[in-house]
Amino acid sequence: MANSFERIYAVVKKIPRGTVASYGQVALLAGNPRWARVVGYALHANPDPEGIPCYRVVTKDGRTSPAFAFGGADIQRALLEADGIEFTEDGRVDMAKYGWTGLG
DNA sequence: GCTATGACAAGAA
DNA sequence: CTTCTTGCCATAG
Repeated sequence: MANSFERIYAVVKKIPRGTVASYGQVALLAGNPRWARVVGYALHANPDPEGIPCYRVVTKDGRTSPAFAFGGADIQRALLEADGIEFTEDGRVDMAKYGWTGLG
């Protein structure tokens, strides 16, 4: 059983609608702040795309991943906007407003 | 068990 | 700002 993945998935699934979390954030909430890469790997596997909103996970800059292959890089933005998240002219998300602290 | 790879993050030039 | 380098951990072959 993939303990790491299970934990990461659990965290990603807990991300509330209208908020986004960075890989490092998810990794930290998952239990290890060094899982940033593992988080990406876990999301890449994405065994349950319906329960795991991987599109709510962005880089530390609040930008979408450059290799987001969840149907298209533009898809992620559309999904986030659908959650009520705004994008800056730089194509980034305001982590100060939409950044999930994990507290709730 | 080791090597290679990666949807990251932080630092340096 | 772009590009390169290092650090970290787990998965796949």
